[in-house]
Amino acid sequence: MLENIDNKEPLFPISTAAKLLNISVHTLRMYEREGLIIPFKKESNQRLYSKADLERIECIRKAINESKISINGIKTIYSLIPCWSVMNCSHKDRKNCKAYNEHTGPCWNYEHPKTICEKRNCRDCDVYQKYTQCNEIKELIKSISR
Amino acid sequence: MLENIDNKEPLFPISTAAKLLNISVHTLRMYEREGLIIPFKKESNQRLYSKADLERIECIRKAINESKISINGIKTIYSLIPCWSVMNCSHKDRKNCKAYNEHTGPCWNYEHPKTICEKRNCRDCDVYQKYTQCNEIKELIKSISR
DNA sequence: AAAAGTTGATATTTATAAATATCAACAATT
DNA sequence: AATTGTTGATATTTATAAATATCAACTTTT
Repeated sequence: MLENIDNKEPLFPISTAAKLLNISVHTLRMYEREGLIIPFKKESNQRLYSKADLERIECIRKAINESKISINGIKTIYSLIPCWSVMNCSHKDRKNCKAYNEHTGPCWNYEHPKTICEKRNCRDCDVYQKYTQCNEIKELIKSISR
Repeated sequence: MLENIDNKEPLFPISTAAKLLNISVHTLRMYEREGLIIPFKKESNQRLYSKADLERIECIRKAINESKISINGIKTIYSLIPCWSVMNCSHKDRKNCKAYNEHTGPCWNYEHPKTICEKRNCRDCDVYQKYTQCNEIKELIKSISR
């Protein structure tokens, strides 16, 4: 039933997502406020979560509850993702980009004026979608290093 | 007085270090147990801290108390330091190296049999000495990326 | 040789991050 | 039109990480 649905389709309202994950609605909103997740939003501003979102959240929960990494720790780890390399953005973009130049949170928590990311939706970006776990981030760093 | 002493010379016993940092002796030993710091040890097993050690510890304290990154978070961040690039170790070394292949703690917390690091003292290594802060680590990742 | 400091190990305290609850205003569903 | 669910904001609870304390055995200092 849940097997053959599109991973990326935003289907579940917040209460369903909370039930499936066995956490409270408030916790989901907190993760969002901290910038760990970016749920889809309807025109009415209501959230919808995809299967991929749920998997992402499970992964974040493991980091917090099993690996004992604080939310600020996770944000800092995300800030180390070499997004510039994933997007292959220009030297000029990098100069303008807070994500490139700071290290307090993930790139998707910054505004991106005057960069290749300006009009893109971070929810649909590889940087957000593909590097949720620490091993994925480390493999990325390996792959871009000489 | 403290200005013109060698940064790297291990001079201060643990009680002096604790006083200078305004923390308890126990906390210093805890940071060591967690693998965040590697103090110098005398033949009698007693610890000595250098000025550089004190600066490193201050930096770790800021991460914990101001940036609210948990100790496990810091360990995970350190595990992302591309040590293989700093040491320029061989393909074979990398295959044998837990530091390269895992991501729970800094490279200096692993054994290094059959690698270039085998007989080196991690306390004296660039990886340990030069990449204490998050911005330093991010700059390193930038510098090795294409 | 006595005093002061260190060792590791275990137990306890405290500070606070993470999670939950409550609320009135608004949206969606039947 | 009534019920159910959502929104953000603020306040509260709880779980636990970080820090401290205690201990006997061992070193160093004077």
